[in-house]
Amino acid sequence: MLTQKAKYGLKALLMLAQQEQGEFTLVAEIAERQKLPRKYLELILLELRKQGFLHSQRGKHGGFRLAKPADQITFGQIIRVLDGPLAPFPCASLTGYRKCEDCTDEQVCAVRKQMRRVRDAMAAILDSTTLAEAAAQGVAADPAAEPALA
Amino acid sequence: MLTQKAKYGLKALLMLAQQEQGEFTLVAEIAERQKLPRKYLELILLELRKQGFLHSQRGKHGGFRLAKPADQITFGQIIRVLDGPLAPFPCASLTGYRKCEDCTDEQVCAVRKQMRRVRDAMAAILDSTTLAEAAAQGVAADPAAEPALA
DNA sequence: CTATTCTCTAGTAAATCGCTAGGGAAATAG
DNA sequence: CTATTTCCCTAGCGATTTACTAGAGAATAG
Repeated sequence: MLTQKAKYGLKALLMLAQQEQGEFTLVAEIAERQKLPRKYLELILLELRKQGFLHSQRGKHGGFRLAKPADQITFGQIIRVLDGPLAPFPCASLTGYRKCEDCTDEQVCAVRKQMRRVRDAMAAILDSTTLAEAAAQGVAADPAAEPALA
Repeated sequence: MLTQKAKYGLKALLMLAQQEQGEFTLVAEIAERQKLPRKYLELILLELRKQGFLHSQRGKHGGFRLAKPADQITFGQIIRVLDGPLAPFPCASLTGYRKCEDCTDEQVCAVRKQMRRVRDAMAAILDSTTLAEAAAQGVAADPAAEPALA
């Protein structure tokens, strides 16, 4: 399960991906339009800026904008920055590998093997989905195409 | 990220899947062989029993065994019991759906759309992988086939 | 200089995780 | 019947993480 943090970050970036190239958007405006807690969002955007996804400017006419084209930022990158590795377990992670305390033979561990498969499937989607694509799809969606869940 | 609980549960069940049909195994033995904390494992097995995955017997010659054939128990079922829904966000879940507080239009939410794809990919793997398969693969694995991660 | 807006550090309440403790109840052995 | 084994069940608890809020500081525009 991802955290609110990652969700907020993704939502904010998607919104910025739909702005005019080079235009700055205020944190306050993002927070309001997306209904996100303003101060918390600030922290998140700061983090994304430090990781090179956002460019910011202070003072009047300041705000945030993407630091690179929306088709060069993937969901996977963002989630890893905000929530850490994608893999269900550390022992199945490429980017955040850590051995299990209790594992006697990792090469044979059936749990790890399956979790690697899951990780790979997640990564295949998340590392290939860019902000640009997602923004386009999200907006162009036909409401009737997807029935409500239960 | 899954919890230790789910990992412990999966490991224990996989071990039981490799026992003779109908034979009982002690919690203490599972804990020792898999290097898991005994008391915590008890809780987990209890939960799995209540959900119909395990059968147990008390007293001498007691212990736990699978309540159904190993090819009828999937990773997905187990993880849902121990850790809850698979989906990255509640709004993308089939089994544990909950609306996002901040979502204005769910039908258009690009984040949700992508998370549904991720959920579906995870479910496709986890709901089709049985204990029987995983146990067979885990044991038959060729150590040289999978290089160490970093 | 002043208003604006991001920047940064702290703090914090609540929830969750990953256990441990300990006694109770059922089954079996003798 | 008694003792032993083993699961059953409830409680609790320390550490960590989550999801924020507060508030002062620094840059920028006008």
